[in-house]
Amino acid sequence: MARPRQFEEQDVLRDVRDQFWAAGYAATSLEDLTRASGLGKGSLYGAFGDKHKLFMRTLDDYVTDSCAGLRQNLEESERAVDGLRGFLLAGALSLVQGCYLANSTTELAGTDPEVAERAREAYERIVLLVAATVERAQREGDLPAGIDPVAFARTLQAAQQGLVHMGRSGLPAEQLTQVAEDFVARLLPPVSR
Amino acid sequence: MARPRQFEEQDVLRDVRDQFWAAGYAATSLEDLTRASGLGKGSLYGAFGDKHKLFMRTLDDYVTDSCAGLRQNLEESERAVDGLRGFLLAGALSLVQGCYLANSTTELAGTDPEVAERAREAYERIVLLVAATVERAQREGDLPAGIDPVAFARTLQAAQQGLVHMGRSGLPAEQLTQVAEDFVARLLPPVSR
DNA sequence: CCAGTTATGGACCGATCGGTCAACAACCGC
DNA sequence: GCGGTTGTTGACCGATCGGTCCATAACTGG
Repeated sequence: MARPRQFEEQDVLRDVRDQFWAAGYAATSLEDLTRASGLGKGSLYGAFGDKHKLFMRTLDDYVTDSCAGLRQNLEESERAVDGLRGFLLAGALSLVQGCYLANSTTELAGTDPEVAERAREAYERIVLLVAATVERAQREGDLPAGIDPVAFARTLQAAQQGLVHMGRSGLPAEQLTQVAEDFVARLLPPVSR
Repeated sequence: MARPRQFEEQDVLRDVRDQFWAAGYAATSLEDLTRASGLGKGSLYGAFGDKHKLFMRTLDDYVTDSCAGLRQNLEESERAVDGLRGFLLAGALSLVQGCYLANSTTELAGTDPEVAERAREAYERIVLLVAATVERAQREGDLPAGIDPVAFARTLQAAQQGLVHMGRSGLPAEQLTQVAEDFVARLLPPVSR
C-alpha cells in the first residue's frame, strides 16, 4: 500500500562502504555518497539515518561478513594449522586498499567511542575464533601443547594486522607475500614428528 | 628591521602535530589549529603555508625525529639483538595514540600521493636501519648467518606495526606487552651457544 | 624618532558541509 | 480508479569549511 523502494539495500550499503573505504569517513561527503549509491540525500536518510549511522551500518556488516568468512576458512581447513597459515597469508592480500575495519579504527578509534567499541569487540571475536583453531591445532599435534591459545592468537592477529598495514603503506605485493611467508615459517613451523 | 615572531616554530609545529594526531587530517579544521597553536590564521599561513603544507611539515619532522631516535637506540645498544628487541617492544608503548606516521598513512595513503610517497620512503629508511642492525647481530653471533637482513627487517617492521595497530585498537597495555614479548621470544630467540 | 619591514589577528569570502523539507511519484488495498 | 501511504528528488537551510586580506602592532637600521 505504498511506493516500493527502487534500490537493493545490500547494493547501496556495498557502494557506500566502498566510498568510505576509499576516502575515509571524514573526507567522504554526503554528495560523495549520493554519487556512489545513485540515491538522493532524502532516500539515504530515510533508509539508513544520518551519515554516522550509515557508516556504522557498513562497518557492522563488514565485521559480520568478515568474521563469518574467517570462521568458515578456519573450520573448513582440514588441519587447523593450515587455517592459521591462511589467516596470516590473507593479511598480505589486501594491498593498498587495506582492511575496512583497520582503516576505520585507525581514523576514528581516538575520537569516536562507538567505533572504538565495535573495533574492540570485533578484534576480540577474531581472537576467539583463532584461539579455538589454535586449540584444534594443538589437539592435532601441529602446535605444542604448552602454548596459551588466546595469547598466541593475539600474536597471530598482530602479525596479520602488521601485514595489512604494510600493504596499505605501499609495500609491493611480492615483498608483502615474502613477509607473510616469513611469519608463517617463524610462527607456525612445520611440526617435527 | 621588522617585527619579530612571537612564537617558537618548534612549539607551534608540535602543537599542530598533536592536533592532527588526535583528530586526523580531514577532521582537523583550521580553527582547531589556531586554538591548538594560539596563532591566528594569517600567522599560520605566513609561516607554514596552507593546511596541507603545514601537515606535511609536521609529518616530515616526525619521520626525521623518529628515524634519528631509532638509529640512536639501535646503535647505542651494546648487542645489536637487544636493539632489535627494543624495536619490537617499542611498538607496544604507543597505546591508543598510535604512531603519527602510521595513522597518517592509513588515513591518507589511498588518496594523497604525497603522503603515500613519504610513507614509502620512511618505511624503507626504517627497514634499512633495522637491516643494518640485523647484520650486526649476525656478526655478533646472535642471529643465524643465513638470514636475509632486509627481508628479516621487513618482518620485524611488520610485527612492530601490528603491535602499534593493536594498541590503537584499544588492546589493554598488559596484553599488548604480552604480545610484544611473544614476538621477541619467537622472532629473536636467545641464541644457543 | 622616523621610515621601512614583517608579524599579527580577525573580519570577511565563496564554497561546501551535513541535514531538512515539501512537492511530487509510485505503488497497494479496496 | 481512487485514497492512503511511502519513496524520491532536489531546492534550500544555517553552519562551518579552507583561505584571503588588510588595518594595526612591533620591531630595526639609520
